[in-house]
Amino acid sequence: MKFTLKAKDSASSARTGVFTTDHGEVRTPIFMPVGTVGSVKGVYHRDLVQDINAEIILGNTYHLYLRPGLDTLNKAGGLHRFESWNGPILTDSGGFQIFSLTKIRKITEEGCKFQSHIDGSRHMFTPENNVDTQRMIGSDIMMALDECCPGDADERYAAKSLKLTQGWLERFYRRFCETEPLYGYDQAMFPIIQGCVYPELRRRAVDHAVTLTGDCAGVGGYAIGGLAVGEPAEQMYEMLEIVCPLLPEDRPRYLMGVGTPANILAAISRGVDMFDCVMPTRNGRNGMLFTWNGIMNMRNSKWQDDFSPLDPDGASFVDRECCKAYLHHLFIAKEMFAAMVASEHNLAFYLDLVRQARAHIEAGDFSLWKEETIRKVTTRL
RNA sequence: GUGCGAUUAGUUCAGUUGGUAGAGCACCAGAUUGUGGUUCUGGGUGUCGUGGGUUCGAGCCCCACAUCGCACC
Repeated sequence: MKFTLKAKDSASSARTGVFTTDHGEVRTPIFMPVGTVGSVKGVYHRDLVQDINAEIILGNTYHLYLRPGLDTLNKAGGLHRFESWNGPILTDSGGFQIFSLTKIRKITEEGCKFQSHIDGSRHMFTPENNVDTQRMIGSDIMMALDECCPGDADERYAAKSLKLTQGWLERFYRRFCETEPLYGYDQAMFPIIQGCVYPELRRRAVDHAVTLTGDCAGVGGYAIGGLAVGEPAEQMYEMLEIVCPLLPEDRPRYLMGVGTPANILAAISRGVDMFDCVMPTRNGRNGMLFTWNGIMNMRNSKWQDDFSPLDPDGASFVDRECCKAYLHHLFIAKEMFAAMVASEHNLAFYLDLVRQARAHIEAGDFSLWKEETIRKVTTRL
């Protein structure tokens, strides 16, 4: 994987670039739709490509490992062929899922034991078998196995957690270097910077990861994890201001799991290049729409008789073909089509947002545009 | 026609020895950040079928009427 820096904003740390994988190019800053179990819920690949303009999507190691399982994925020839997506795929390692949705888990230095949320069966992820698993899935970018520390953890716990993550990173990296891709195309890995909301821990985490992996061409970029997990947004921005300047300039930076449109613009201005978040799809499925004019809850009865288009300034065909009253009706009637329309719209909006951010960084007026846009998109309609 | 039962929130139903009403769902809002098609939080929206009576006080007791259901002529 190769990253080329293209333009830098003079008034902020925002930048544009492009990275290349064997499945295609990705322009940064970019938003990556989440396709946990091998599908971006409710959206055809055709629409992802032609309407939403997605350039890379996510899959999740935890979910895919449990179902359909490695055997099936391997027989299929990897996740790309299995789900018929020819663009780049990034897989999360599953560390976050073990933190967020498995209550029954035991984390040790060796790895993480957990029970399946599907059938209660017992499993263990180690850094080594996690590399093997992501090789089997065949993603273009694999994420290191980490422990996601809660946003309200005290410094002692956060330090202990970081030490564990660092040990896992060393082993993950070693295994990554020792093994080869299985399906004939290149795979990169991203270390994950943890350290909770503690500046010194964050600095230590960057130093450790960059010292360990900085010379390796296979390390495609660096991720910032453990943010947007309960701490105030301002604290998240502070951490970005500490971490980003310490990361190598010639590698993309990925802020995991973030976030709202405002979060994304704020992070871009602090030097972040990649984002993923369930918000446009999950919240979309539940009636929340992000538009250029603000945020709407389509379940609200105020839309009952509003026949104006969803988002007159929107990038998707649904923004013009579908009116607010109709989408409101679909949600109230619990039609699955409601979730599809909302997901299509929200993802198109997110991709449009980063596309416009790129254009304004390159035009040199990003900061002004960002302030104006944050004000617009955070309005409650 | 006769007998029995029912009638309380949008709906299905609770409601103690008589002290001006509650629950689920629905509805109305809010939350959701490396996805369990969710989950969580808050909100009661009522002429207790109608009209009388007893009582300090009636959703509850008495009478009449209305409507619905069941059974029997």
